[in-house]
Formats: sequence, C-alpha cells, structure tokens
Amino acid sequence: MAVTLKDIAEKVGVSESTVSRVLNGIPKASSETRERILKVAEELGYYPNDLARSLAKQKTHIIGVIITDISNSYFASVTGGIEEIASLFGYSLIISATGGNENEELKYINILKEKRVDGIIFMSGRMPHSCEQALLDTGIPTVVVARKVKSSLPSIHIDNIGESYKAVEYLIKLGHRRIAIISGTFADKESGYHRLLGYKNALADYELPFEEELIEEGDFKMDSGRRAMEKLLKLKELPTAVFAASDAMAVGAIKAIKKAGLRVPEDISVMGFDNNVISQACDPELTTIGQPVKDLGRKAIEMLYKIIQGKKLEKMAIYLPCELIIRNSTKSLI
Amino acid sequence: MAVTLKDIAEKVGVSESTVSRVLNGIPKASSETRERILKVAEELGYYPNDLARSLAKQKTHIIGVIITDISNSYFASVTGGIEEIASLFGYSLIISATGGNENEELKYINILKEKRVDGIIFMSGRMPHSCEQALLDTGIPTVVVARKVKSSLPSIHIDNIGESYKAVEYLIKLGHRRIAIISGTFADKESGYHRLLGYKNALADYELPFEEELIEEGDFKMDSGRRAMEKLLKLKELPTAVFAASDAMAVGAIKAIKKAGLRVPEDISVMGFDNNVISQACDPELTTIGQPVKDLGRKAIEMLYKIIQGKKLEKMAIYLPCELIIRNSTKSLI
DNA sequence: CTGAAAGCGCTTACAG
DNA sequence: CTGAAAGCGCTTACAG
Repeated sequence: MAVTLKDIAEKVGVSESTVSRVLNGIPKASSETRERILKVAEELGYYPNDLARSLAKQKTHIIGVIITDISNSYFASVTGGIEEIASLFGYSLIISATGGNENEELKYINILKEKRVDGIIFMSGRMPHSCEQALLDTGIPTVVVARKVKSSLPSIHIDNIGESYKAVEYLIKLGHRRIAIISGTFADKESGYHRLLGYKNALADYELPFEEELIEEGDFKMDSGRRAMEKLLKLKELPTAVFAASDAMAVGAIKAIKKAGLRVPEDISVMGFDNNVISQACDPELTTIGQPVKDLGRKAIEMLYKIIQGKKLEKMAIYLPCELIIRNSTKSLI
Repeated sequence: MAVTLKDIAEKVGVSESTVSRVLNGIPKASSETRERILKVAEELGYYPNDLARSLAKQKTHIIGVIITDISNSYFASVTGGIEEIASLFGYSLIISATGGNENEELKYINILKEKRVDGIIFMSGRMPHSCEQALLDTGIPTVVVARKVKSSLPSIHIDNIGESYKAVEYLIKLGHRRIAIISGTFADKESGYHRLLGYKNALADYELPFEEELIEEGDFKMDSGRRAMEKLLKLKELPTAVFAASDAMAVGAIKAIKKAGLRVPEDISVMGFDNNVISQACDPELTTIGQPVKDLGRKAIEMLYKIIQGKKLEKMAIYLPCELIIRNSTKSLI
C-alpha cells in the first residue's frame, strides 16, 4: 500500500536501481530522468522504508540506551544530553528502563542486539559481571556511563572520590571541624562508597579525626536523609556541618534540622551533591556539587560515535569535572 | 558474520522454512529435527534479525514517542508510564525530543514514518495544525497526550479547567476571599489559559469579584513565579492566598513571600499544581493538585495498543482525574 | 549514465 | 510435517 521504489520506477519507466540512486543523490550529472523521478516521487508521496534500507546497509542509525528509570531526574538529564547530540548525528534512540533489575538489563541487551542497533549506551545503578559480558558479546559499540568496568568497554564518569573530597574540603576551609556525612548505600560502589571515601580522605589530609558516629548510610532519597539526620541530632556533640551524598538527602536533612528547632546554616551547615532541581527549591538553597549530567550524556554519545566510525578513542575512561556551587546552606565559622 | 537461519538450515540439513517455523514454535508435533534445530541454534548462538522479521511481517514492535524535552520531569514521568506498559506489551520505544519546535516535530514524525513504527504517542507544549495533519497523514495509529485535537485523533487529558477550579474552590472553602493566580502562559491553551479559566469559574460560582490586579502571567518556571509574586506583593491590599498553575511557580512565589518578610501560610497561603518532586522539597511543603503523570502515560499506550489491535476505542478523549493533595502551604482562615 | 541481478535475513501461502 | 518459491523494500557491485 505504501509507495515503493518499484512504483516510481514503473511510472517513470526506469529501473529501481536508477530511482534508488537518484533519490540518494548518487549520480553526478543530472539527467532529465532525474527530474522526472524526483517529481513522480513527490507526486506519489514516496518516503523510504528505513527497515529495508537498514537491512540492506547493515546499519540502523539507532542507538540503544539502557537506563534504570526514565522518570529519575539524573537518568532523564543524561539521556537528554544523549538525545541532543544523537539527533545531530542523525541517530534515533531506543530507550529501555530496567528498574535496575539484572534480568531486565540482560533482556534489553538482547532486544537491542536483535534490533541491530548501531551502538549501546549503558547506565545502571550497578554493573553486574553478566551485563558487562553480555554487552561485550553483542559485538556492538558500547559506552558505559558512571560505572567502573573491568573489561575493555569504554566509559565515562565523574570522579566521585575527588568531588566528594572537594565538598568536604570546602566545609573544612569554612572552619568546620566536626563534619558528618550522610552517605549513599555503601553497596553502590561509585556514588555510595566512593563518596564516603572522599570524605575520609579529606578528613585525613586535614588531620581531622574520623569518627564512626558521624557516618550515616542513606539510599540517596529524601526520607533517608531525614532519618539519618534525626539520628545525628541525637549525638551528644552535634556536627557543625553535614555533607549529604545527594541533594535529596540534603533536603531531608534540612527538614529534620528545622523540625528540631535548629537553623540552616546558622546552627548546622548542609551540603548536597548533584545540583538537581530540588537544590534550588528548598530553603535555604543548597550549596552542592554540580554534576555535569547533560555533558555526561553528550560525551557518551560522542565517544560512541567515534567507535562506530571506526576511530580510536584516546581514552577508554573519561572523567568529567563537577562544579562546586555555593549557595545558602553553608556558613563560615571563621 | 552473524548467524542466520540459513546457517542453521545447512548444518541441520533442512530448509530455512522449517528452521523458521521451529524457532517460532509453529509446528505442533515435535519431530526429532525440532530438537536438532534448537540445539544447533543454541550452539551457533543464533538470535533473530528483527529488521528482517519486521520487514517481512510489516510490523516493528516499536512505538515512537515525541516529546518536548526528556529532562523535563513532566515528560519524563509520562514517558516512564508509557515505558512501563510498552515493555509488558513487548514494544520498544523510540523517543525523540523536539524542544517544542514545530519543524523538529514534523521532522520526527517523518522519521517515525520511515522507521515504520507501529504507533506514535505525541506530546508537546502545543498542537500545531501542521503536526496534527502530519500525524493523520502517516496512517499510523496515534495517541495525543494532553493536547486538544481538532481531528479524529484519540487523546488523553486532565481536565485543566475543572482541576484548577478544584484548587481555587479549596482555597475558598478555607475562607479565602482575595485569591491571586499566577497563571502559565496564556498562549498555552490547556495548561495556561484553561487553568486561568477554572480560577475565573470558581470565583464566579462563589460570587467573588474577579480583579485584574490579582492575575499574573508566568511561564510555569520558578523564576517567573518569583517575579509574579513580587508584583503581587506591591498591591495595596494583599491577597490572602495565591494559586500558582505549577509547583515550580508556587515555589518561586513562596521564596518571594519569605524574602518580603512574610510567612507561608500564616500570612499568605500558596497552592501549586503538578505534585512533582519539588513540591515536597520546599518549605513549607506544597498543597497542590496531583497530576496522574504515570497514568497518563500508561493509559496513552493502552489506548494505542487497542488501536493497533484493530479494536474500537470506547472514547476518543479520555480524562484522568487529579488529586487534591493537602500539605502545609495553605491555611484556613475560618 | 543505467539495468539486471544478487543480496540483506526473515515469513508465509502453496504444494506435496 | 516439510520444501521451494516468492515476497518484504531497499542497496550495490558488475556489466554495458
């Protein structure tokens, strides 16, 4: 029912090959038939069947993106960055959400394989060995976002240890000596454990004591920040500053502090991590570490594009810098 | 290089047809060859080429989703709902962001057409006639989200007039008589103009005077809410309550009020619309109208699925109810 | 510059 | 139950 090359060819009285070439702008000299073909194609309302073309050319111009959850602002923003550049390169995006479930991840890797996508960008809360192997086995160019890989897969990151160090260092330079941390799940190596590590490193470098009671584990979400802060508020000696490994937890912490009748930052300074939309919605607005979310996406697709083009990557792992964003939730003691 | 049906057929010594049937579970009686085929397919690491299959079967199991911006929480959430159900139905999603640009929208409609997607879900800030016509012309099953359509395209909505009415009515019942509105752009018929209309209707029904000076136009974003509120704060007689047509503007308004040295809700009540993540991050937490964002997505794909299945839709336009969510930014005067 | 032909990898009536 | 053949709609060497 849809118009095909054949229809055009018959109507014009040439071969399909010729029509194909003309429509793809292959022949140099523009013959008369050229005009006719273009005209008839227009009249008939022809548009190419990308499926057939993809099958013949062995490339789909589709990139598969695997994420945990589309409605999560982190993934949404990274994906936004991917989309922006992909569109420039003429790629469409198939986006699949796995809920962080390993079986779902494997399932989607398989679907992308069957759909013959030209490349894959993989993001997830974790990087199970099975997924890494499955990605490798596809033979499809792949870039991993924000997860350490053991194999030769290229990846893009932020330096969680260093950026967390930067945050804590900032608090120290403000004169804080008793700094608590509300960490993400330790099980999450990068965003959880590594940010805790940065905290430890900073304390060590500045010769501050490391105290167990100042460490709380959250799950990155607001409620866990609130609960963690409630515990910290029971300490005999309160911290003067709290570094939360996510903005959401920082906001939760602020709520708990206010509820206890204390003020931020007058009584306790609070610092976040992410710089997502809630960091400016809360009161006071959060001092935080700004993740280059869009850029993570942009760079990921750029790396992927290079691989697809058959070019060599200069670096197999790229680290993007974060930005220290100073707002009103932290105060100098000096 | 990839394994094909032919490779399996040769190795087993049967025809491609047979391999195809066995792999698709077509033949009833399970012959011995069946076992062999399955075994060889496994050994060779065969997986089907979905491109070839799609071309032959004339369906792709791909749904195209056109949105304004992936990183916008509204679109991200609706898309999350779509993804959830699409995945159950065995559909993959091609997601394209247009930035609300009409030419981009037309471009992506065309790409989806060429990619032979089985269905399209269209969301945007507006619904230009050209897009509606283009969607119609594709001949592909389509569902429109949150935009009124003039043609026969099926669509899904919330009742902006009614929900806005509900919000204002709540304030009135709290005893407020002087209620301001920070509206979205009037140019946006549904989320802008219609919410303003709901406000007017409520005032009229409760016989409250409609005063021009209590109306401010914003753009749904936080800053515009702040600026609008600053103007309202210059009024000789202040409103006792403000209804903002988005949570972001409501938060902006709260910031302006606090900055002016007044309190929310003690001096001025503030109400939002959306119930997105910032409504719980701000202080006080927002009373708001909760949009069923995930459900909008879920219902959209369900409608689409019915159309694809060739079933009749009972209704061409479905309206999903919102929920009045009472938190701490509004206070009773009674 | 253009056509005939093979190929991309599947599916599916139609015979047998 | 199974095979040969045509078809899905393109692309692309290879001749001419």
